[in-house]
Amino acid sequence: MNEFPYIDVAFDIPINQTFTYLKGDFDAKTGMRAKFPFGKREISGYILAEKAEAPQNIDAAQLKTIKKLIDKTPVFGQEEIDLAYWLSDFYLCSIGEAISAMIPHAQGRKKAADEAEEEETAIDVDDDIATTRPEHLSDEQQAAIEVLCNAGRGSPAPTKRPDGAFYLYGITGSGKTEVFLQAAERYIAAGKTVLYLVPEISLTHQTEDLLNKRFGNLVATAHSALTNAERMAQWKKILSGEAKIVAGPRTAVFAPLKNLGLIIIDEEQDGSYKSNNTPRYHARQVAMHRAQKAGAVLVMGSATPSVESWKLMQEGRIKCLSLSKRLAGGDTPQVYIKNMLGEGSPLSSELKNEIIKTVGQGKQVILFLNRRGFNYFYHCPQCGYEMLCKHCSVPMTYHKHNNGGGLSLCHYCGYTEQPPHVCPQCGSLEAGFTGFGTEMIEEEVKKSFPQFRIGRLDTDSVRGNKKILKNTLLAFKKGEIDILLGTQMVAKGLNFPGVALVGVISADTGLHLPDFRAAERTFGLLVQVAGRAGRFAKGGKVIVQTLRPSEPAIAFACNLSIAEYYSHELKIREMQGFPPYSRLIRFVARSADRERAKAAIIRLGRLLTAGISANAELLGPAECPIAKIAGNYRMQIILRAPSLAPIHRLTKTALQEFGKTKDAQVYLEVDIDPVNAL
DNA sequence: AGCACGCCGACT
DNA sequence: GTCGGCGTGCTC
Repeated sequence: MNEFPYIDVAFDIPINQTFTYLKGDFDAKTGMRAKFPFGKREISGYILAEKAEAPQNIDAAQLKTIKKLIDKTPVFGQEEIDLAYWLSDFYLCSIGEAISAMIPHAQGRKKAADEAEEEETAIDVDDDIATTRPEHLSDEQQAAIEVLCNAGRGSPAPTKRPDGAFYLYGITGSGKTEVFLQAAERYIAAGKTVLYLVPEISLTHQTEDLLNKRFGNLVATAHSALTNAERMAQWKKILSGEAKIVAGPRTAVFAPLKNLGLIIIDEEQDGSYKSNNTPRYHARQVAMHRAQKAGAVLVMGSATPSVESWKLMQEGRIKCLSLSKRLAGGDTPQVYIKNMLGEGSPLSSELKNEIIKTVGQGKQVILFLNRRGFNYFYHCPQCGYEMLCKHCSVPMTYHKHNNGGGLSLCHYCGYTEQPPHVCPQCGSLEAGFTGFGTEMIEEEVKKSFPQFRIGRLDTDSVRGNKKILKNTLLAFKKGEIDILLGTQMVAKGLNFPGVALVGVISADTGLHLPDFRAAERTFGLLVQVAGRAGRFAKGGKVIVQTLRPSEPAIAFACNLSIAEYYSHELKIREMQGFPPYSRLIRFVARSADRERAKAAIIRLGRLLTAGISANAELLGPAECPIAKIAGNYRMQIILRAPSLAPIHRLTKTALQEFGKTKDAQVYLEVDIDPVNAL
């Protein structure tokens, strides 16, 4: 007879509880997945525990038995289960949703044929990474490696280790990757394992190839092009201890590595580390938790850290390791700011002249639009005035009103007002709601330069056919395109040697988003553009067009005044009470029925208000900046407090109460530490 | 999340 | 008279 005939099972459903089943004749173990009869259906579940006795509160006769085992051996252990419970508690999802997000899914959808082809033909544009181990390291690199490799030594297995977190801060080309790789090598040599997190798009084959070359069969990778079966194969390789280093995007943070010694987070500020569906975890947060549990060293790296991390560095809570030298040489490009006030065309004559000159010399041009301006904002083309909410200091956006007229709306607090007909600052009649996109710019460029060959790359032009991306970049590399126009994704092309001019069409478009992180993102992007542009031939130029040349995010980025920008931005955040000076929890009620969404968010708002503590506050309810997505109307509330604990507790109790009478046609999203509020 | 049960409107 | 809407409740 089995000593433990009962098992606790979690399902990927939004109910935060486990269910007890009987093993029956199956050799079921904790950590296996299996099929179970559940109500009138049959679903797969995760075995989280084996029990000697049935729970008291349920009639033993009602217990059902496993239908069929999925795994022959366990695919997760107690460490993964503990992490799932932590994830469930912190991000307020069910235990089943948590464990399900961590472990590769059982049934794999087949890999599409065209997808496979894309994979083969990944574009080799990133020469950032040396594939061979360099002979010499700079003193700074060497010092950084020493610090990283000695941080863990000699300290007893601790629960909290303030000396365990580091930031490798250095410009592009300063050799961060090499520091990561050599530190990883030494951890592995010492019998430890390494987790190497990279942003979603950057895990190209180059990164993978590089790691394979350096670490051979010790490496397991997990990028989005893998099928579930392939993913599970990698997972098992990690579980067995065969893989000593795991590289991958945010999901890789759950890799079941034992003996974790080092966690690397490359491009720490990247938004893809935050999940956009339940559980809405941040890989950086999970990594910190894992590092602390395992007594591992955590090192993040970037040329443009997140504002949060910068503050932690200043406070000494993360130790900064700085790489200040550009190894391969190369010039810092000349960056010119072009004030666009009063300019009729989106292309200034300065930029046009420079384009003609550059192409005339047989060189190439990249025109960069930092974001699709899908939001209409109130703005004055004469003086540059922009209307901000008097309560939140975020841009007011256009909002169509029922009776035909338009209103200015703040998406943080819901404040509305009648938009002025003339500019409140200079009295110009030109003021109003405007916004513009890539298509319009393309028209303009084509009209201005009919004699040049023009390529365009953005999410719209590439959607559904990634071959276009590859072909366009390849054509550009071969010199078959003179001017490449695009959004973020052309940033990669900045390394092409033929490029001698980069034009940023409108540096301030991203700033108009009703999001307190808008400036930070714009800054990071511009620094990246200016920084990378410096790698092309001598005499490279960058022209940054803007309506707000004195906007700190733009001015500081163009001067590469990094520290100055962060101290400025931190002051603003402190004044406005936004992170890192506060923590946020965001709630979104979405429904096909607008009134239902509204009713739900109002009811939730009342529950939250009822239990709110003195230093916490509730922003909203208000319509989300993107008021309707895929037919669902969206209403939001943001909870804000100096620290997370009180609002986290409040959220838990309010959600419990909220769940008692739930409208099934409204879905409630809960987002701890949201990174965007759209 | 599914899925069934159950109670009110407009239809062959 | 039935078919089918969706509000409510449960799933070991």
